[in-house]
Amino acid sequence: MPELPEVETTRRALLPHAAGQRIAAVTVRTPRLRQPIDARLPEILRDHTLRDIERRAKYLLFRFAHGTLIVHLGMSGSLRLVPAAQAAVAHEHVDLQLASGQTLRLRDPRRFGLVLWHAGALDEATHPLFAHLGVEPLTAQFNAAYLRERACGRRTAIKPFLMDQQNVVGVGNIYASESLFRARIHPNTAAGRIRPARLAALVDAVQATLRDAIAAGGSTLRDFVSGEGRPGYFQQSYAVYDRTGLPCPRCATPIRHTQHARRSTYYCPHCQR
DNA sequence: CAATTTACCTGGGTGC
DNA sequence: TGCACCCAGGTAAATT
Repeated sequence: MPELPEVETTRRALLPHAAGQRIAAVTVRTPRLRQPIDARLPEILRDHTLRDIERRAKYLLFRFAHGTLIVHLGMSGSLRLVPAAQAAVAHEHVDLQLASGQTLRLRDPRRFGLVLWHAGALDEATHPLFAHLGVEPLTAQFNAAYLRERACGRRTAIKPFLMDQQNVVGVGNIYASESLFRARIHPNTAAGRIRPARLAALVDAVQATLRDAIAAGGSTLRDFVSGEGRPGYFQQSYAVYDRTGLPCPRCATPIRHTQHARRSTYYCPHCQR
């Protein structure tokens, strides 16, 4: 599920309940995710205090004095706070039991997620997971000049280009389609052939799309700590994503579906050129 | 090199 | 009902 807005919403939802908490116990029911979870994780974390939760790209960074727990939600992962007594159900692979009596619980049916302990200081410039990542989209580093430089000479369609985490992080399959709709750019357009003014519009569109999605997630933060129901980000609606044949919200032309690198792409053939 | 495909995993939906 | 297939919001490895 999680692209940048969902990961950021998760971070903000968990932070006030989890930061400053001592880890009372760790349970790993399924160590086999994208990489095997370190069997020593319970001993590594027990009685240590979670100091902060940060985000880089789609990774959550759980900061401890003696290292960082790197968590990625993959395609189907979610993190919730549940009462410690609540029994785990299928696909709930990891628990961090907090001193408060709440448990931070990872659910991930497809198991493309990642839970990786990194002892000591985490140097993002050299760590293999982070070293090649592009800029954060909601910072000043993501601007028209940067995008122009990255796109220069590239014949890749702009849609997979936007999803390439080496260019800009956090934009996945849904928000790539949504951002291009907002910028009125056809998803097939070769990245290197888009005029500077339109790349500038794309920067604005990506930022507005992600900001709106974070705001929408923020309105349902309660769902992350209720122990019941679904995380808030399931409730969002989209302009073009998964709307094949439905009217474009701007011009009512039927939305079309295509593919890039085997991933679904949605666009308005009238608004997006 | 850049660009595209494959593999990792499970569940839900569809069509026969 | 059962089964084969396709699809799903990510990433890294393999291949062209």
